[in-house]
Amino acid sequence: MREEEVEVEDEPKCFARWDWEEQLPSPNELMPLSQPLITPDLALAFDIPSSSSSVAGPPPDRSLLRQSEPFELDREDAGGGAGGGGEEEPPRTLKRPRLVWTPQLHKRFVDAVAHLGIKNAVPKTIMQFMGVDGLTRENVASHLQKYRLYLKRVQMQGLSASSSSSAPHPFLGRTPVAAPAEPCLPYAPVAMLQHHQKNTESMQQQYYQPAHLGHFSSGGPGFLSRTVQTQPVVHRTAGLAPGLGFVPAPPHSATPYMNDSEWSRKGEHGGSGGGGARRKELTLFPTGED
DNA sequence: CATTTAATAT
DNA sequence: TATATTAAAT
Repeated sequence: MREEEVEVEDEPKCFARWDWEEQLPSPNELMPLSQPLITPDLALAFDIPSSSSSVAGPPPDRSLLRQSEPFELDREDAGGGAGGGGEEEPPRTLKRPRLVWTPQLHKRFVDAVAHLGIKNAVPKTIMQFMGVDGLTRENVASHLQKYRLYLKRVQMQGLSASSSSSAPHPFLGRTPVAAPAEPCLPYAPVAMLQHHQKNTESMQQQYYQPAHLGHFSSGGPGFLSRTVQTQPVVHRTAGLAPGLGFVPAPPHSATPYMNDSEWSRKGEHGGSGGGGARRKELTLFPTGED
């Protein structure tokens, strides 16, 4: 009897539940993905490195992580996925395919961070809050690291020249802190307020690699647009974090999601032209607007 | 043990 | 490039 690792229900029952419908792509927006032939784990099973046998790892129960998950993870088949062979229960002892942080998934992440507050915005909590099946703590940790670097960079920019005139960053150059996102949390409601620079950021596009970049050695790019595969419906009453007991209370006044820019910009290069005009990765995903 | 961070690997 | 993995420090 494995109990879910989420055991924070006795805690503040005042977490917010934001509108998933906001981000969940409409059924009609989803592109016709043709991928789920076999479970990603299974595909991975054939791609395992001969040595490095880690057959003693703790089985990450990805199956019961979330039941009413409005989200379904998409993995890229790292290997050619020969196919054939037993397929049933995916061996969780093997490495899984890389997680593709689709905008929808990322939005969940950002929302989670924004709503949890700095204090609770740690990998495990975020992972639980997101309630995405298959998401691991490491997935979140890795993404969180990158996300923090992004924020840091943006903050530095805002710090550089801000003040009044050319304030490139509306939220950074100010003290927005729209409102106590956490009217609850008796003990630490100010968690976010202190570092109110940890939310309301966002970024879009530049996620999954378009075909032209295809750097997958084996097989080649054949699955570049299967990007978003979220359940078209059923978000309502999804009850994101069943274990956490987050109840409705979306004061998400602070989660504007502006098109700031990509957050994974390398350094600045070539200033000659003047400018900014960075290449915009094609926005394959149906997130044209939201 | 979990988190953070840097470095490194894929 | 994006993400994963690891090591070391906390």
